[in-house]
Amino acid sequence: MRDVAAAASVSVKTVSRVVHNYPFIRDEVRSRVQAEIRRLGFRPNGNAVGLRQTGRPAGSIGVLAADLADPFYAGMVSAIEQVSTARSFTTLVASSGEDAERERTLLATFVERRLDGLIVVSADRRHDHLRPDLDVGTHIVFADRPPQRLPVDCVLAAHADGARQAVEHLLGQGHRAIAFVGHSPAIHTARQRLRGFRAALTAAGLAPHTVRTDALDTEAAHRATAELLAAEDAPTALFADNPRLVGGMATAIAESAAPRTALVAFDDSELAGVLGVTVVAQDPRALGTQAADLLFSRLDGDHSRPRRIILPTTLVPRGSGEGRGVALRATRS
Amino acid sequence: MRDVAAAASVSVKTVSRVVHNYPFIRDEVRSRVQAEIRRLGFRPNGNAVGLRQTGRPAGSIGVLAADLADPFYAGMVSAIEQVSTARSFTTLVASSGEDAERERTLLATFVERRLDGLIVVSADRRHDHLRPDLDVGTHIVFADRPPQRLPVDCVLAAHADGARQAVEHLLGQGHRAIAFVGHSPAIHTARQRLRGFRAALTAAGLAPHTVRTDALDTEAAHRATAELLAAEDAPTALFADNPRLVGGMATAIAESAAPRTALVAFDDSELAGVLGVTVVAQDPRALGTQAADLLFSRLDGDHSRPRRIILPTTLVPRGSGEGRGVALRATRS
DNA sequence: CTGTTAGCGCGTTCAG
DNA sequence: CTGAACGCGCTAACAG
Repeated sequence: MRDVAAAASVSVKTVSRVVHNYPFIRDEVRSRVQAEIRRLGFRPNGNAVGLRQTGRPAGSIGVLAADLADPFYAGMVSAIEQVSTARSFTTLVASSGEDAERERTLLATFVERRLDGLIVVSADRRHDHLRPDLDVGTHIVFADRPPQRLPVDCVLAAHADGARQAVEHLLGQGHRAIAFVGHSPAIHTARQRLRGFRAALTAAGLAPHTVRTDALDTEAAHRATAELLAAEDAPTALFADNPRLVGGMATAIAESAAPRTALVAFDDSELAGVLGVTVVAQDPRALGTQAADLLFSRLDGDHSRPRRIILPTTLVPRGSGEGRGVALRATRS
Repeated sequence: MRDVAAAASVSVKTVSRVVHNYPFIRDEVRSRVQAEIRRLGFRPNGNAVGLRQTGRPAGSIGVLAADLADPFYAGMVSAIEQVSTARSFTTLVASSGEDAERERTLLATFVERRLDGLIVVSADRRHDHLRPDLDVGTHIVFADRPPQRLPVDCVLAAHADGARQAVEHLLGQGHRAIAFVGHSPAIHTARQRLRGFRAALTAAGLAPHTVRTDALDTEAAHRATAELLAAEDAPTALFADNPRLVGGMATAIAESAAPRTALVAFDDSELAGVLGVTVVAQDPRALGTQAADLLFSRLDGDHSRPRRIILPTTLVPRGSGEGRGVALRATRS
């Protein structure tokens, strides 16, 4: 900026005024400065601006996702970006890869860079360390997974309720031998789904046929499903804990001796649509939109008590949960 | 920091030293300062640090993706993050949503925040405006799409060559009536694929059966495919320009009177794997890794001429391109 | 081992 | 309409 000022024979302050479109500047001076700005390739230093302007928002929010490669979070982030862009805010995204330590590092970076607000999908089990940051004025909203002992807003889907919905749908079709295929419930949301699954069966006076929590990926799910269906006393219906298991489970069902075994999965996906797999869908974009709206209402000065928003899930029947088996289906209209 | 210094009765510089683990400090003083840091919830102000330490890297790179919701870019970003994390760098991601203006805004934000380097999947047709930023010392690597008139590194997949590979595979199976289904080639990579498609047919003394560039999404592709296959003179093989069309096209083929019509798609996807669709695969993670390696070599002081790395594509036969049609297949081992 | 001085690049305040 | 001086929070260089 000094250089530009010198080159245009004005003071730094005048350059600053030109950059900020301050109106009362002679056109001749303005254009001379602008020319030098272009010629020298000057860019205002965001660090210096952020340092000088304490209090005023910097115009950027941060999103910490657990896993960017997961289409669910990708959709959520995309919705957040949309809200944020509409407000002329920049959205910076980082992902922890489900690693709590990396999450803490990244959150620290966000806070240190003094972003105006954060939306967090946390892979951590504790959040006390964020308490000081709240006081510094960083607004935080938790999405998809609740905060532990931290008074902040959060937006969640009704996981337990969604699993219950799936089981009740299968019960309504007459199924009594219903198995759960998923992974070890270390993560809060997975725990909720398993809880809802069990609760719905208990309420009907039944017990789970099987609960398999060793299906970490689609191939493990394929094996688990094949084993279940090959057994003497095979289940007549399967509940897939998450959308990453659908491919393996659907294929295993199609290859088995019981290709009409019912399948309902938690969370929608392109694959489920094409294969005609019935799902209990959350709306990732709604999750993101709500979280962003909540964050911006805080940035706008809403100081009310932390809110917790629970979004309902929707059962989408496509055939696999209604006795028509798994197969290639026409695209949804 | 002033507050911490006052509370611990030391100078600010001593606090700074404690924060940075400067070794020569009395343990008693160190722990006293640390206690006050915790008590007051102090966080170093990254803006101030970045402002003072010019020259030294700030430890963060930026990634501008065209569309975060696209699994291809999600995988690429994930690979970049992995390289970056291994170097103890923070990765900040933003996405332009294929909007050139938003891309420019976001890049400006990155540059202003003085990130150490950028990896860009550009939706813009011009990049001259970045030239000044290069001089400021921001290192830029283009990924997936080449820069226009900007002397920077870039990593690309062999799009034209990949399309050629697909066509030759189909020619090898005896197909002569091969149709292209895709979208309008506004984007560089799509243009390259169409070019490779035409070139391969021309080289064999053939012309495309049809070139449809109106398939913007999976449903449009479903319609286009259905129309093609219902015609008197239907093609015997289809080339899908991108992985988002696979669901619609596979379903249309399965529903048609010619369910064994061959299908080869550009880019791999989970869906293609499960449906047994033959693809010409690029490796998004390799793209990210190479781009990140290139960027970090620049940060390490490599001043050689800009490089252009072209990554080869791989033909993955799964049945749909080899006369076995489209159907549910076992998961890949 | 610790404190003092100066200044990173910019915006704010107050004078011209 | 424009400029000079000051300070944001922190660290490099130099003293003690």
